[in-house]
Amino acid sequence: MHAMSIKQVAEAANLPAKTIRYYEDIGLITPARGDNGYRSFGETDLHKLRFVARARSLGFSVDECRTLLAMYEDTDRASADVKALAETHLTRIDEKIRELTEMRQTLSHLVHCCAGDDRPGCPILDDLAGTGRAD
Amino acid sequence: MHAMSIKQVAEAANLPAKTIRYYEDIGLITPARGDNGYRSFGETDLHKLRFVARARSLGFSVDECRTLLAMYEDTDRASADVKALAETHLTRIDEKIRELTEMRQTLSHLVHCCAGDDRPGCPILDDLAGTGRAD
DNA sequence: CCTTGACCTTCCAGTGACTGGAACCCCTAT
DNA sequence: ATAGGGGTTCCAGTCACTGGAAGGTCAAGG
Repeated sequence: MHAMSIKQVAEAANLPAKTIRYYEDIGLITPARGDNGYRSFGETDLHKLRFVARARSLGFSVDECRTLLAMYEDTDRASADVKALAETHLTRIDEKIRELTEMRQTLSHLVHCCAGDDRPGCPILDDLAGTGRAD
Repeated sequence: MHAMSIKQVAEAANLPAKTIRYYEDIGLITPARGDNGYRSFGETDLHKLRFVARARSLGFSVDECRTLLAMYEDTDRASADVKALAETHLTRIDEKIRELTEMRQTLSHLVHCCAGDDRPGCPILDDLAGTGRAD
């Protein structure tokens, strides 16, 4: 009941099989092998994969996932360490949002200024070329 | 006055020299060469590089920059084409912002819930492990 | 028994947009 | 002659996969 093929665990963890093989390659998980050389995943493997999938979906890098997994396994570590990692990541996210919002601002202004008809004059290109008026 | 070395044009366009060589590699620009084999950049090259740098800073892919440059060069194209490209990109940016904001939301909630002291219990890890309460 | 098809395996190459480094050439000034 | 500060090429690495080729394994059907 708890020995899964890669396809089964992929479905259960909602990750592509390719990605799971990759995670083994880089040492995130170490599934057992059957007599035929096939990978055989247990509950612990599935648990880890789900953990990583969730952390990845929150934007943590694979390396940070490794650290988070290690922290999860080490029941003695201080919650402050986890919090610090998460806060660093939060700062990074904020920075990205800031950058994107700035891009969005500029670009949406330009799009607004562009007639979008069949004539050639285009304030978007003018801005990129540095010949645009601030308007 | 208008034949620049790679270092000079790099400074003028505010791009690393390495990046400029890369842009030549992929055919974005084709600077002339001097007798010694050194690249020799003219005003047009500088102009293009600045154009690309600006477009990149707005988040367009290098391939889109290629298209934008071609559109800029083609004085007959309709501004609607440019606008369409920009609008597609704008949608992409919005989508990214949405994703990041969602991550931010979840993560900041978790960080808030975490004591961040020297004790081991940590709602962040609990959430990743799927054992966390919704709280 | 043989084949078909769905699985599984490994390994290699490519993605995007650079970035770092090695090994080597060129030119000027001391 | 040598030191330095340019320049050149090419190769490898980043990140997190993803696609594909070549081939092994297994259960079911004819």
